[in-house]
Amino acid sequence: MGHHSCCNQQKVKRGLWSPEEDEKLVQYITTHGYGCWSEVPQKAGLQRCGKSCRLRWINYLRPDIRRGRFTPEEEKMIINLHGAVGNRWAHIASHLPGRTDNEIKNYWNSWIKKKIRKASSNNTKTNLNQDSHFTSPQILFPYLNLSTKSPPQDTLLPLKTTTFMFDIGPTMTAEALGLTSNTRVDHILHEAALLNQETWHQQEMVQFTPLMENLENLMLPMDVQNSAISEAECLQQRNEMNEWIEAQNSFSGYFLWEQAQGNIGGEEESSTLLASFP
DNA sequence: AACTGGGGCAACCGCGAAACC
DNA sequence: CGGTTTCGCGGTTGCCCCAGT
Repeated sequence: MGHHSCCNQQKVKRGLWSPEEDEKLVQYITTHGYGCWSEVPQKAGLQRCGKSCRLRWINYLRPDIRRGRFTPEEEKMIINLHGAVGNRWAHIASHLPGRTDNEIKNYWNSWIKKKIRKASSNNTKTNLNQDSHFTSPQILFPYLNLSTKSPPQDTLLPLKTTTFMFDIGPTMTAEALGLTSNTRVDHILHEAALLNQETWHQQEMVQFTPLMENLENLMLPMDVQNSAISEAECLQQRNEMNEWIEAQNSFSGYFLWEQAQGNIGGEEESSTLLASFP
């Protein structure tokens, strides 16, 4: 049989959950927990597939879920993280306690739609700097051009931070990095993503730059060992990777900004733009 | 009152990864 | 190991509501 067959039994119910079903699931999970989702429906007395139960619990019933509109801070966090990592909803959600990937994904999709609609309805192209969500292309342009090697003047999220976030995982403590604070790295990154760009640059020198340097030093021997190359080669590769990521990030941010302004819209334009991008 | 089109959102589907045996 | 099952993610669908007609 096909191995994705959890939902093809006759009796399995689908669609929206009734309050009674919710009650059964909550009752079961709170007393027994969930070991194996595929066993949950039977044990809880539900005509659902395990996958559906899991989804319902994760996205709606679990006790630590957070409801209601996104706060401005959360919104900013989402925008910044999305600018840095793209559609990695689960990752973005992991930085927003109580929010689910689904919720963030839905929010983002309707948010984009709204932005684009709004932009195409007023084609005046005035008040370009009104929208603080996006970095202006005037600032991003020189940085878009890979021939300029100068550090970014303005970013949505410090790019090296983003890179390392995935390399080391969130559980490493700042203490392990030689910082006195006991804060976890992901908390520091959380703070970093909330800062506006001006504040970031103020903070950067005192707090984040040392952190990043420590991370680099910490990662280097591991990288060298893992890939069996020289330290110089490793540094070279790392620089290239950072450069590529910076370019990617600024491009997507720029593209989004242009799109929101209504300057570009259709698929043709985007593919043309992409093609012209090194 | 009936229709309809769009928005918001919950849920589904397929796939790749991870876990299990 | 290899085969099978389960999990988790991200794209997508489809349902419900509501405003406009």
